[in-house]
Amino acid sequence: MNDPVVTRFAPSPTGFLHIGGARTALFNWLYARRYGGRMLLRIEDTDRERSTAAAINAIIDGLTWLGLTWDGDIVFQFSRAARHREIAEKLLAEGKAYYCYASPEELAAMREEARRAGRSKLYDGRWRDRNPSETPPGVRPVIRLKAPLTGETVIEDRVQGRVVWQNSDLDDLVLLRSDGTPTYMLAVVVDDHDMNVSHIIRGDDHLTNGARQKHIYDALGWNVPTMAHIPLIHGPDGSKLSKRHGALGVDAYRAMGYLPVALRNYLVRLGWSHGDQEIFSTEEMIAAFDLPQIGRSPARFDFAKLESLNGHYIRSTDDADLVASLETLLPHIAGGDELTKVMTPTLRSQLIAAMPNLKERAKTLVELFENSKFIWAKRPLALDEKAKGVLNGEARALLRSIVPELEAVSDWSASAIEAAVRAFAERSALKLGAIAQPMRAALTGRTTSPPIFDVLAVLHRDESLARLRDQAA
RNA sequence: GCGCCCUUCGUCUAGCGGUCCAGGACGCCGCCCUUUCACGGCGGAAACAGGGGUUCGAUUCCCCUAGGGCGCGCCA
Repeated sequence: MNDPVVTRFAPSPTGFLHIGGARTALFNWLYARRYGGRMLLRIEDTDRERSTAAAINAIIDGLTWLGLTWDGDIVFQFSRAARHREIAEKLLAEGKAYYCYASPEELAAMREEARRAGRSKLYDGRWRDRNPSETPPGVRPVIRLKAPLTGETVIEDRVQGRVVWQNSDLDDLVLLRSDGTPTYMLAVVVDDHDMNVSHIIRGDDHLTNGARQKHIYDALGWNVPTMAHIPLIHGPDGSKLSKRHGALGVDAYRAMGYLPVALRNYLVRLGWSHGDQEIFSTEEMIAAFDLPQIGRSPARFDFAKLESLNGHYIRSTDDADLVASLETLLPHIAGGDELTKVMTPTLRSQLIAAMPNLKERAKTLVELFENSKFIWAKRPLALDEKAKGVLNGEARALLRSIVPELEAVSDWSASAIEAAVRAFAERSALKLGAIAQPMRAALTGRTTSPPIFDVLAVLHRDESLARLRDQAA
């Protein structure tokens, strides 16, 4: 009675695993786990021009990092081309599909004409019932489905509700290209059927495709899987998610220092909710996840909230585990290898000992890494090029506007700066840290406030660093 | 252009006809804690797109308008 739940994640390997794809995978994964089913992974690589091995690796790597494991072997769609072709020919033999000899120019003209006439049906079905004797010589035809001409096509979508199309608005889609390879439309239907997929959970950019795919299911006499078209993720301004916004590969999120658990938590709350709950352990997520609670409106991507969640998980992660995560991340972040090079068991335990203090002020692992430098950085610290650079020109003026005593400083040596700052602190009865903070902010433009020893590092005060290091260790 | 979908605080959302002068979270502002930053605690500003219906009663149901998104390939 209850068929086993089988979901699938079916990305095309033409780029990295972006954030929207990651969420689709997460929903499929959660749904399968929730109902004791399986999530399959199918790589839709029928576009030979654009599919790359690098993209396949990025997808696998991304899913693995996020902890979204799939069941069974990966299915490569291209390898099933013979089966797809077989189905197309079966449809042809049954009179449910036909050869179409229309040329690209003809098709373009047809589209233009349809648009002008305000019709949404772009292909007019001109070869649908033509006599085979009329076939032009030397033209390799495509195979098109004979879609229903009248009536309506209905999809009972688990997220979108009942969606209805007039068949007069839908045209005869291509099943098999003139070179004999299957189109996406044919391939998905055949594969989902053959893989016993019970629930198709995908982005709602596929909603219209769903209607046309239903035509194929119907022609074949196959049951249509349950569909759930989830809204897309938009950029902060409501437009399509662009690279600038966060449409990055999940590897970029890893490099920015986000924890998989935080990204999962952030993603699951984008479009889905469970009352007022914000924080979900993986187990809670699985137990609570279901389709009816998915909203229908698109969500905007918000880095601030992701960061907040990430900070939460960093704080609640065990110290040793946190250091382990940091070490794993090292190869992926700029300058990470410096720490890798000097890592020893002693340093590792020093880092672990410092975590209770450090993790409270880091939103990302990268910040954690930066803020841990005082423990392991080579001494005496040299002002690096970047620090030297920011201390020039404008920055000096800025700093002088904060600390008037700096007016008297001409050589900008660390000791001179320190003396000036101390004098200012004394005169104004301000705490040293209260001064150092805005100074540092002025120097780096960073909005998040680093601890005082970070400022001191910039100012090259080696002995304080050593003391702080000892305190931490 | 045609088709389909969407519209609650800045953002993610709760709300499934009366419990809502609308709740939570992030962000923002203020206070407390604190020899810095952060964490934590307390408090605050902040939304039902507009217009018609239906109903005793609409944030919740229907229609229209406006705005946004997606689709319309021998791409997936």
